[in-house]
Amino acid sequence: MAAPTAAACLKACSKPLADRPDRCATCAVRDSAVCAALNERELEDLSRIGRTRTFQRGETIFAAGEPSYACGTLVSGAAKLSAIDGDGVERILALIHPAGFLGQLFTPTNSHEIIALTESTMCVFPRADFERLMAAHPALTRSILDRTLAELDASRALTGLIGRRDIKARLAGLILAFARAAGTSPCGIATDFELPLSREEMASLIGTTIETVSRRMTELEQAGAIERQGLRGLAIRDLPALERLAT
Amino acid sequence: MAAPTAAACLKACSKPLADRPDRCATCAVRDSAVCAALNERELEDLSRIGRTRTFQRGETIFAAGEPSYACGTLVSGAAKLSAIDGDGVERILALIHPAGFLGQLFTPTNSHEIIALTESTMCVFPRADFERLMAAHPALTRSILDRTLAELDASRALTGLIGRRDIKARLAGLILAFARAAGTSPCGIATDFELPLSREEMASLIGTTIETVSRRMTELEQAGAIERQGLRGLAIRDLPALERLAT
DNA sequence: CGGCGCGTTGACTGTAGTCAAATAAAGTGG
DNA sequence: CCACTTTATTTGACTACAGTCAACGCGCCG
Repeated sequence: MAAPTAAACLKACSKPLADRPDRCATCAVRDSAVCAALNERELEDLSRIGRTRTFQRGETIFAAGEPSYACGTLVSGAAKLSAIDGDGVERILALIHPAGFLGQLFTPTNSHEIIALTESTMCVFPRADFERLMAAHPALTRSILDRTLAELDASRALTGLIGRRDIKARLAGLILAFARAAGTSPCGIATDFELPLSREEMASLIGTTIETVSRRMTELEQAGAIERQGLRGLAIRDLPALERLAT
Repeated sequence: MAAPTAAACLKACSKPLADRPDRCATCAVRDSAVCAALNERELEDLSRIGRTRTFQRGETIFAAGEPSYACGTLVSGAAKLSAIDGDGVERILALIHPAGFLGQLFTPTNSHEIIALTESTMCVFPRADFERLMAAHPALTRSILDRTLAELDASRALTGLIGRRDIKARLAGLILAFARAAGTSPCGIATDFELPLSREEMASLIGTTIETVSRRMTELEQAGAIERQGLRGLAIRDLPALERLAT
């Protein structure tokens, strides 16, 4: 019986939202996550079943094949959603940023691995309770729909990115996407930030090898578009050039 | 004023569903499209605002940038969803099969081109009316959510496909996807079918060139996995081999 | 018949993959 | 705190694969 065990584990390593004096008031993604569109009463219902939990970098949040007993919002940090193919090779299919929704609704098991890329906090709900709440509150269903549409958009943007023929363009596009995600304001773009992925993960995401990522990165640096700062640090030195290369 | 014109055009070239004696009873996608989960009354409300329309192969169903005034279900045929980049190069982001939902909800304009790949029929709704109906009938919202989740799944499957490093694997996977889509039963796979895409479109979808598609196709044929029959016809001769190559 | 669109094939070039080694960074145990 | 191991990243040399340019074949339509 994996599900009860997992549920028990969730209880053991998380804190109920309802215990926090501020509930959702100070939540970082209060205005952008699925709960943003809810009214007072709906939010109250949701917070009653919610718990918060932190995950360490590299920790598996949901495993593929495992019964899907929980879901929730990523509050801080970042996660990757990936499939492991027959040979044990990881293939990253999506990145999840704060306010993103984790977990699969309406299916008995999870079909992908979801793994924390950095230390992350998540607002977790038992899936059955969450689905009941969706049935009771149309606004919640609508919120989930909006979020799913956003994910679909992101997924298609990724399709566009990795469909490019030369790896340099894919890599430039990926770096721009990271810079956008690292930016504080919705439309702002960060110029100095940490890459959320290792070289291997970047390679898996854009469909190439570690070595090629490394080489093209060196080229981008020599062209003056970017500057590497340590292993994970990156600074954008010439944004227009980088955007041109991403075409 | 594009929207009223477009709406007028829709009226001019389509037939109201309500005029058909059978309404939705004989619809080919009655059990799988967004309307499948609706009860009698909801279906009645929906059919009152629906019209059917056919599109010729190559015809644009929705254009990118155009106001989004309509949406609906693809009843028969097939369509491609693509983005046109700065240089006018088409990049196919998704394929849409019967029962798929076309059009963007909740946004003022369409962000992608949707073009018929074969002669297709669509069940069209004015978007504003459709959204009103969604607000009134939670079951419809839930249906759209299910459909969107399915599209997200398909999009991620495509991401996995085109992320493969060698083009032969991508092509084999694409052919398998076509064979599955052409199969009559949900889990059945067709062995003889017509490719819905031209070489150029296949190349755009998997991120390569016409010539490479052609060459790898020749290799797959020489390996005995497939057999080309005319320009678009294809027969799968050795399914296990094809599946192995797709890994 | 001749042009046109689509697909295939050939020759060549350039880019990415593979194998291997060097280097840098991070963690481990004394 | 330092020497040592382990892991991540970069670089090099070589090979293989994909892209480019060009020619050819085929079916279709004027």
